Amino acid sequence: MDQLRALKYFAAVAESGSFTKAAKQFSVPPSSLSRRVADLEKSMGANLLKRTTRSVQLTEIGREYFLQVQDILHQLEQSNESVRSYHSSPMGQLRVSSLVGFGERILLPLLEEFSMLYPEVILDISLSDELSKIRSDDVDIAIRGGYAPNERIQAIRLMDNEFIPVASPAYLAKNGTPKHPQELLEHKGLYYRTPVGRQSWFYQKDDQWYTVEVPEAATSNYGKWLADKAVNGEGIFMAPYWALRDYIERGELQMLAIDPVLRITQNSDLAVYLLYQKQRYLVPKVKVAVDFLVDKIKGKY
Amino acid sequence: MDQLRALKYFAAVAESGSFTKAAKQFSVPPSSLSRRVADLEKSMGANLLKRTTRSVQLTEIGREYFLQVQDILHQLEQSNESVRSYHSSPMGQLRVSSLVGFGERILLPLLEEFSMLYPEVILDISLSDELSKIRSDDVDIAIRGGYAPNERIQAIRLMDNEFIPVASPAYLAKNGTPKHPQELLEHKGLYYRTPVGRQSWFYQKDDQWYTVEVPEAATSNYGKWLADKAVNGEGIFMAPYWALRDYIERGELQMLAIDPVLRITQNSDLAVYLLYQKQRYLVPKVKVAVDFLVDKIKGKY
DNA sequence: GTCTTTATTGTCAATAAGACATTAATCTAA
DNA sequence: TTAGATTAATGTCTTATTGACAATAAAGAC
Repeated sequence: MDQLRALKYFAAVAESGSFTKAAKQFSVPPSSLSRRVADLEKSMGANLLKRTTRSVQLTEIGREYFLQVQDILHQLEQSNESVRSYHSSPMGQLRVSSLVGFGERILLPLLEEFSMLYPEVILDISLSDELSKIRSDDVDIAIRGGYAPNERIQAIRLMDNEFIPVASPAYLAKNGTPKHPQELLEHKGLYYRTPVGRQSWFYQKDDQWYTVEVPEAATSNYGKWLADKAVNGEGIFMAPYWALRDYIERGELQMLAIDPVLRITQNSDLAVYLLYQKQRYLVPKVKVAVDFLVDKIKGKY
Repeated sequence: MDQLRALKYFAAVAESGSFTKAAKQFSVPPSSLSRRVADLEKSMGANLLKRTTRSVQLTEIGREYFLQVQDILHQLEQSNESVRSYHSSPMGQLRVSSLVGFGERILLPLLEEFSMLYPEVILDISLSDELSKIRSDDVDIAIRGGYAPNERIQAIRLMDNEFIPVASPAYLAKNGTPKHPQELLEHKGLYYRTPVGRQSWFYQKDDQWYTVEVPEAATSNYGKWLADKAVNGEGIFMAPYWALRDYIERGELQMLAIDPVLRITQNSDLAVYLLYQKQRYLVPKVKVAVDFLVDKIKGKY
């Protein structure tokens, strides 16, 4: 018995809920699927599908098996693609997902350059701050502010992601320069909104975390707008250094030396990570993109 | 082409480094393997093996593919076993790995009971404090003092694993009852040795961790011996509550109220976990054992 | 340099999968 | 309620793939 074929048939039937529909995907008669799936069930000694002549449903064990088989087929498909594309030059669609701010300021300009180098790689970029995990059919490369530890995912630390407080010189001249978190209560805050809500500001003292409820001047998930407001003297803004560097160098914003240090999370190790599936590193388009991005970003910010 | 068969052949050749040896495993002539592997390479458009008439070696891409294929075949085999054994009653070999102390005091007595209930399950127990990760061919159930987060592993928290300091009443009468970690410097310590070295004692004050260098009376990786020494009045001993409960109830040892609290790690959430591979929970022998152990242990200590 | 081991290739038989027609069951609609 | 349509299963024949066995070629050992 060609077990792999049987598994593909089974998975297709389970997915579509119909032998006829599944058969069309393979351009074979439904009877072929019927036989192969029956063979499979016989060799397993368990019914995977509940069939009536009109419909097909998974049994309990069938559902469990289907989930596992689906995953296995996926992995195999990816491994095969790696090998098949091994000798070819970088080409095809490359799906990249990135944090919005990072994408705007750093990634997209770099990818222009990348496209010149590898014109046959078609880029498909999605910017989002959502914590979408990179799954098989999701993206090839993801840039995130953290990483889920998973043995199949490779995470490369690209740069620090420490948030620093800034304000415009004019704002500080008018309202004074705060040196302690408590003084911030007299100021205005420009808040960043993440997918999980407004980002609070914290500081730590004597092993105890405190929230600083700075009166809100504005809240947005669009960093540039907040930065512009900060430049405009509308309040104090907290963002990663890499997002603020240009403003600071131009003198439009200046960093505040607040002690104890202000943070936006109680987790200390904030960083930007580049993530990819280990097994896809041998696919040329993935390899050149990972190498390119790491080379251009790591240690440069 | 029966790709799965080809993959199994390829994996066997890669593993044994020989078509002839691999062929024996399948009881088919070497020519069969040669053809299937050649088919595979052709369909992939890449050479997986470097062959001479005398030896076989993996190519770079072949090695990568082999590692992935090996893993995939392993997963598939496990899924199949789950389905195959779905309808059967619990039977066969069950490999259990446990922390030594926990195994001696809690697990083994319970497993006696388990064996009465399920006589057809053959137990294979290994006691070790090593952090051996549960891998596919390793064990069915593992009991550890922590868990590696991994999506394929299910971890059930069985009980607290807080270490508490104890000593015998006679010892305390003679040497005094310490109330602060610093006082311990005048006492004797019975140290537990883990696979990564002697376990140190810590305490925390003002967000700062301090090590307490209690003069060493003895060190061992065998908890019972240390407990006996403690009963014998030879020093202060730190061990998990569940390991000391009997001694304490018999009045042979008593708990020390030391403030700040003594710990054996700077990580606060110490617990004993039962680990198993999610996909193996449907195998009856695994399911009944997990359910049995969780039922008998969780919340009882 | 000969012998042995090992991978490959050729040919034929056995086996398994697919094509196609037919049957049985169930849902839909008149 | 009944006729029609859809869908899964089965029987039979054809085609393709795999394995068996013998022969060949190449590389290392003595």
